[in-house]
Amino acid sequence: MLRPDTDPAITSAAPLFAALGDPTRLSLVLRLGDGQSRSISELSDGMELTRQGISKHLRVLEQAGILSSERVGRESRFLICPDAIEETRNYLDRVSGQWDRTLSRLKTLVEE
Amino acid sequence: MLRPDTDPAITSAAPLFAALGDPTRLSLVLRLGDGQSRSISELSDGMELTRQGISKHLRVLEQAGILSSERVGRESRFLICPDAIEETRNYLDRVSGQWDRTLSRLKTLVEE
DNA sequence: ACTTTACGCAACTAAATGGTTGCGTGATAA
DNA sequence: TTATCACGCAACCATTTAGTTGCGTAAAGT
Repeated sequence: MLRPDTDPAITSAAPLFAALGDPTRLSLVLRLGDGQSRSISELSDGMELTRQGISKHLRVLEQAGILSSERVGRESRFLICPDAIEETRNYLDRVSGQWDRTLSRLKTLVEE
Repeated sequence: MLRPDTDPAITSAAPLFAALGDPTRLSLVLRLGDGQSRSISELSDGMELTRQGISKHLRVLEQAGILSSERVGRESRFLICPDAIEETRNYLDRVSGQWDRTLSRLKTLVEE
């Protein structure tokens, strides 16, 4: 039996997906996808939410292991963690099963 | 500017991630990962939740496009949609940026 | 020294979510 | 035909979540 609260693949993958499952957070991750670090006010600039709202979302992403933060001077700068994304991809591989893994591998090669 | 509510990549990907971001739902998807169809009571058998609880989660997954359902006789049978998983993987590729895409492609080839 | 900037903390509100129970109904089995 | 099985619908409750505002503080600029 495949229990949700015992299987390690589930308990570690679900928080990752949940963190990415919000439009604002996904947008933040997309913006940090270039690998450069940005401050909170820099990230909340142009957004419709408050700085505090953005800050909350950033902390959620940090706790999920998707971002890391560092306090430099008077500002907190955030940076993407590549490993988390790779990890999520691996879970997707397991979710989709064997057939899909090989299928996508073929697709990737063909598209070259 | 990268707005959460306008960018199509965000508005279509976030619901997918959100649907996968629950342990129970992720467990259900994992169980249906073999491509076979199962009824609701079959899927709720052995789980700790009520049949109604499981049913709700299944509808969430269906609305996200991850599962499809069909009424046969007195039971509703659910089946995984391969395209949704593939789509999610593509979003992950965009999230992680160019560098990661090439990196994972290399890894895949090396692991053969 | 004073002002501004960038932030964290805490309290609060509104809405979404996860879960339950009870009941009604159509399909299958006896 | 009568019982049972699988399900959908609706109401309901508790918890979490998304978001705000107000305030205090340390760092940077003037």
